Amino acid sequence: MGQPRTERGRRTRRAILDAAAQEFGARGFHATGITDITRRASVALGSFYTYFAAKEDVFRAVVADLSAQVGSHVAPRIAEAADGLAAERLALEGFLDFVADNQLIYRIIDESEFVAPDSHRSHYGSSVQRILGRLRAAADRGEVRADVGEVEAWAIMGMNVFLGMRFGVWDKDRDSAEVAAIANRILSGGLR
Amino acid sequence: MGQPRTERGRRTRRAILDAAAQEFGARGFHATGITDITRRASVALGSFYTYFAAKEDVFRAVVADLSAQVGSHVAPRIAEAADGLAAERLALEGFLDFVADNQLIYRIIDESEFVAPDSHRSHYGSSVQRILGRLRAAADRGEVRADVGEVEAWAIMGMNVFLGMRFGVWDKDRDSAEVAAIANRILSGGLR
Amino acid sequence: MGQPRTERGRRTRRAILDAAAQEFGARGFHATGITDITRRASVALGSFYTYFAAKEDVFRAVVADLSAQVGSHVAPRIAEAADGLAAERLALEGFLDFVADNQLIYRIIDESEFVAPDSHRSHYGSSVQRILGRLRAAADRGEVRADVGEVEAWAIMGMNVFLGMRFGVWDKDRDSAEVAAIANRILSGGLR
Amino acid sequence: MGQPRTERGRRTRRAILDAAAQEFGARGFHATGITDITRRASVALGSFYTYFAAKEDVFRAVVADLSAQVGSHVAPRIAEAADGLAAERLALEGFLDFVADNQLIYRIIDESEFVAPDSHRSHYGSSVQRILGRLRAAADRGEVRADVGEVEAWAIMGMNVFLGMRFGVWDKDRDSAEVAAIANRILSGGLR
DNA sequence: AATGAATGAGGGTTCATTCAT
DNA sequence: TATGAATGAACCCTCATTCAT
Repeated sequence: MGQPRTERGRRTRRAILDAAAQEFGARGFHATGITDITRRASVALGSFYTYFAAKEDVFRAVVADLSAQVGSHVAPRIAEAADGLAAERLALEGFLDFVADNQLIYRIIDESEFVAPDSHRSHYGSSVQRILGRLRAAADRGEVRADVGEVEAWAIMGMNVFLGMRFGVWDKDRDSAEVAAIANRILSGGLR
Repeated sequence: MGQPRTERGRRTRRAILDAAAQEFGARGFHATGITDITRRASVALGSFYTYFAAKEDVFRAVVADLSAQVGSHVAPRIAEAADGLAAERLALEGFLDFVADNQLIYRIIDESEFVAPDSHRSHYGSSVQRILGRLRAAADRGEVRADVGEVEAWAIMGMNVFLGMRFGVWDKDRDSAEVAAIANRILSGGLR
Repeated sequence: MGQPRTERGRRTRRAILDAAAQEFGARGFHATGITDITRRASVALGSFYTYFAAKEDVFRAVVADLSAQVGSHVAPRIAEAADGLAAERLALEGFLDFVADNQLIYRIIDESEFVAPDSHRSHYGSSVQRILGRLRAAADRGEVRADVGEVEAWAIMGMNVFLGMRFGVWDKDRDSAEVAAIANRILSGGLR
Repeated sequence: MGQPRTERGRRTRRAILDAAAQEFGARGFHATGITDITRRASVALGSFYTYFAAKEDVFRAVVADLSAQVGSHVAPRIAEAADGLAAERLALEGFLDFVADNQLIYRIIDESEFVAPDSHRSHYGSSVQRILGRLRAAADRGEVRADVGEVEAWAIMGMNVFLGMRFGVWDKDRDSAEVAAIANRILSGGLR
């Protein structure tokens, strides 16, 4: 089920996926009906089930899609960082920008906690792994304390997510670079 | 509407509210039916609507209740703190304990983002205000940087919430005091 | 059940009956709840059942009340009539005035066809009997054809009711005396 | 919304509409459940909402249907009339026959006053227009008084409807031609 | 006689999913 | 592959009526 064999099928599946992301972002999972999705995608209701076995399935696919997008939006910025702390600052800045540009859509990841907990864990789990990897590399280079671990990684992630919610979604009354700089001051002093 | 005029009414309302908290915590808002609530509360279906105008209404009432409970669980602990940083450590520790003891129930506050956004904002908004108040008092006493502000408060809140999710709900593989101590190390260095 | 023994009870019953008439007239039978009635009557919900066994019961009582009111509104006017045809003119005129003054309330009698068909039949049945009685008396006096009968009586009643609906309820764009005069012209020529 | 795109859909919609007319006629609007309608139509409950947005919607559609049926039942009879007065006689006779053959169903139009007042007005409004048109044509031909107008048209309509109720629905104890003839005598004398 | 809490059958509507074409 | 009609379990909420005080 699902992987299209023809080019036409590929396009249809993509249209449904994109439409689903828009609708879930705008109304949330429960308020979105399959017909909302197919209408926006300009396909017939029945076509939905050619590509997805259930409503939760598209949701999961959308979450995976988004999760990857966040990652690939942030990754190149980190690459330019001078050191580990700068990397965290740029990561947060990139994240704030992404969230601000995808406000509605970003809610999807949060909602997944209640719709598809496995997707939610997997998204945040792998995010934390990336942060942890960076922290340990920085520790190896002597830029931060040697004993940084999972707790620090989760703390950073929580900071980032809530700053994204407050300054990216609720009210964009502060510049993302400024917010990231302030948050980074905490880490500079706190992780060394 | 709904304020009981007799003692009996007061008891019934309370029974419904408690049952609702249990059910929402266990199944989530959407999967919980009014009948699940009234069955657990041992009252007739119709009695629900004597006290609440709609399913969303109990949900809001439950969130407000919980929000107050978290606050009053944490407050006395903070009172014993030697200084501002210790206060944050004890706050986090208290929060982690509360979350661990009310695992299922705590999800309700997060779900409110999608069910009753106003409740969600009001809960986190007032939490942040409390943190900010403590930080400023600490700044006045010279315990932390003079320019601490909203960004720091949101960062702390995010840390706490995610640490609560990870170490209070997902897996209680670490002692709350230990987690709180590690997190506090970040603030000790980071806020001074 | 129902007949109050005390003066206080008599007043309560009356308050409920009047409130019911208002509410049924404004919202119709089905859209009116017992609580709407008791609220308007300023009595407790339970008191309703002290005086009426069921919702349909008050409805019937209200219809009977109204039916009597229409009759006693029209009767004195007829008494002044010079002859049988003038009597019908005055009856229609009085009816149009009554309907115009009690627009909403009058609908109740029509709705009774679907709520309490027996009340409906009894109301229109007795109206027709009165008309028929007048016609026969007029026939005896040689004012109208000798063979007037039930068909004529029903025809007159239908005229009256529809003229009341159109010129009393829908739109009061014509004077009741004028409408009655025009209608009476039909009878003058038609019944002789 | 609801217009079927296939032949099968057209048949289903029709089946629901017919079943609704039967049920509404037999039990009235409020006592009829959607399931009564779909059961009689032999379709699934959900199919109802494929074609009608709400219970009131079918009701309106049924009224419109019936309104048209009455008209097309009466129209051909009128065509054969020798003059204006004969036309009214034949119209009434045709109407009485239709009502007698569709007793239960005809109540639907009356009930519409309380369920869908707009449908009610539109039905009786257009009936009156037809009567008025005929009267004026007759006046032009010198068959009736030159100044016949709306009041006369409403009076005729009221006569017809109540005679239909009494001699078509309540009790068919008189021949429709006979009743129509008696009523027509009133008009013959009354309108000239 | 009056009060208001308690009851639960019933009703309209939604919507994910299936199926025939 | 695509289409859209068909299905029916599920759910929220209303409200007439009963009952304990």
